[in-house]
Amino acid sequence: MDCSGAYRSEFLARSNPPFMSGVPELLLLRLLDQREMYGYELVRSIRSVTGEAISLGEGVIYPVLHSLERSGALKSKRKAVGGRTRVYYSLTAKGRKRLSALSGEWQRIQDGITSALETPIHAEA
Amino acid sequence: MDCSGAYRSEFLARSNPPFMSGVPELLLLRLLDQREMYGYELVRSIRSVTGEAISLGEGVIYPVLHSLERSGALKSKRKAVGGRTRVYYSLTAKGRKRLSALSGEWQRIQDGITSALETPIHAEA
DNA sequence: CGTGAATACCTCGTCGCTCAAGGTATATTC
DNA sequence: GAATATACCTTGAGCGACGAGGTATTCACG
Repeated sequence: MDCSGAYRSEFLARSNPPFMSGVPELLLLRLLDQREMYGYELVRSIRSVTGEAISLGEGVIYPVLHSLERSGALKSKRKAVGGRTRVYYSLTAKGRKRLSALSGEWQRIQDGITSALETPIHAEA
Repeated sequence: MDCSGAYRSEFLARSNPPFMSGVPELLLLRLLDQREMYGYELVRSIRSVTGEAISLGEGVIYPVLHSLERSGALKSKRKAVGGRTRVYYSLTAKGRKRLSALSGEWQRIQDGITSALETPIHAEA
């Protein structure tokens, strides 16, 4: 493997942008809670359900999918569709529990930040 | 350094919890945009302004403070208060710019997630 | 007076996780 | 037959949040 890019990002590879940790897992679980989907489909779906705000590459999606399956949150099923093979994922009970825990966590953080950001300017408590 | 704990966290040290990336930096900048504060004060302040939702240890705060100062977003000033020394931090112009960029970024992500989480159950587009 | 808690600063090492870059293979379109 | 889209995959780098631990001073309490 080469990865000798360096022409693209001006200085650093910026491998962990702010506010992204946990997000791929949450979105994947959320989408798969609605219906079963395959990896490539999820990549495009995430862009659209977030109103183009969040875009996750295949290099993020596939590893997370695999780790989620290993942990028992997801189960997969191979389907041949017109000569191509798709791997469809769906939630298990464990996955639904994980989704509920994660979205609670998200809500908590989100409320906390919102509250902090809303503090009246120059509140000299 | 020892760090031989292991009795505390059941299995793993859980060193990067979900949804936390970028959060310390954002909160620090936001608080210091209101008034100058010192590290120890910021630790407690974060707990209170987030309604106890977010709690950041000194092991998080101090390194971020230092890196923010190194990058020119913060400037510091030592003050002796009753025999103890406090290091007060305040925002620079660069820091205000960084805060504005970061909170825009937060808004974007937040809107994206909210939109994804709100998608009607079983929306068979 | 001594002991513990609170105040106030700090550093180090671990570890998970996101990301870009690259890779393979088939189907479709022109 | 060449390019594009579909569909899967892995690797390596790098960032940064975290807990544990460390130092020193002041204050409350008995």
